[in-house]
Amino acid sequence: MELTAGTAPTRRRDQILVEAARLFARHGFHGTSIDGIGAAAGVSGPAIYRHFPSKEGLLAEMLVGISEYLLDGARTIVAAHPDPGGRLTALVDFQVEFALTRPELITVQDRDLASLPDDSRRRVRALQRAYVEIWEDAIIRTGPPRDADQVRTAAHAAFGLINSTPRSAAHTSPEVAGAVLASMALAAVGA
Amino acid sequence: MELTAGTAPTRRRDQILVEAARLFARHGFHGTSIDGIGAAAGVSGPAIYRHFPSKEGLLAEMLVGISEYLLDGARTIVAAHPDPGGRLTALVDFQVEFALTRPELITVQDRDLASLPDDSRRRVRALQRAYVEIWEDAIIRTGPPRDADQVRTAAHAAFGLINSTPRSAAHTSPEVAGAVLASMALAAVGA
DNA sequence: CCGTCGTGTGAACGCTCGCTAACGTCTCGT
DNA sequence: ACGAGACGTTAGCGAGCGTTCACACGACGG
Repeated sequence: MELTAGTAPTRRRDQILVEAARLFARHGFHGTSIDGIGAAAGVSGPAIYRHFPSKEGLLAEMLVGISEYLLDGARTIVAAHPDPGGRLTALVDFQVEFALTRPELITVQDRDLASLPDDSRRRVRALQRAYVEIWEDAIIRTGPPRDADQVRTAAHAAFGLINSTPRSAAHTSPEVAGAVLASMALAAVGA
Repeated sequence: MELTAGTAPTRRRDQILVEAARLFARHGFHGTSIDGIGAAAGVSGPAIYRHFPSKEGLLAEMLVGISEYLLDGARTIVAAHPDPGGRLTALVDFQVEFALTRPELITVQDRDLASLPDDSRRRVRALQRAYVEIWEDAIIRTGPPRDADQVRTAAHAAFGLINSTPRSAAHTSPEVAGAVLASMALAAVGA
């Protein structure tokens, strides 16, 4: 699962995806125009339709790609870390790394999900649910016993904490921010 | 600072604000039409312009109102709690209460800030900055010494954690969610 | 009783947007 | 050498949007 793939013939395509993510994060899906995306990617307007079937299709590919990347990463971590403590730490580090590296994708994912067509939205939700379940399982195996609602709330709270990056890390070094977020997240889910 | 005021002559106005918040939270500012807001509020389309100067003006009043409400609440807490521990706990409880009570406002505030006209956006940002500074000050006075960047990141992370409510608390009782979020937030900022 | 004001209406204007159409050009495999 | 296909362009369409306009109607102070 390569999120930044780039063999020669797909360079323009990837560029469009990157610029679209930046613009969606800044202005929202409905606040971004096809012409704007094209201009940012160095082509003009309708050239986008040579690479994507529609504006919604572009968003769909972006969000499905993110969800698959995250779920894949989480599954790899589960396989590599049988011990609960190490697994949870690795999950936290993985999410922190992603949030610090691609903050625009974090923003778009939880802001413009509702703009997806029904089938893509269901697909993304299913992937997200699987991802959350891995977290919930890791949280249950660590720390004090809690009921399902508490664990669910804790998992989402941890995501919210880590994903606060786009609002705060603009002027902070990634190393400092990453260390702070990781230790805060672990302290929070251990409470 | 009354967020849900409602003397007789302003009832329609408040209803419009409430419905607009719901729709903005669901579809985003640019994804919501004036006609849609009117329909949700029981009037049709252009009647909105009897109460607000423009769609942007409506959003501005909403976001400025939220920021003022929060800052006012935080200042009251500061005055009432000179001791660092009690103050931080009260700030956390206040934010948790707000996030659980009005999740749509949380969503709109950090999603559609960029859609504000320049002057309102500056005003909201100034109010938010003052609010964050109160949190930073309370965090500094509690727990281990940290530098400015760490405290800034910690404050935003705490907001992200608490404000995760709109994504998780839909099917959980407010009491359970509130308790979990408050204890997680305190554990996180103490890390 | 009446003029004014607050609040509503439907019609229309002007603009922007997503998308399609028609056409040009460069790259290649045969 | 040349036809095909990938990729780009500009022009234009139809729809939806925010906003304004002209008008209607009930409440109410003089």
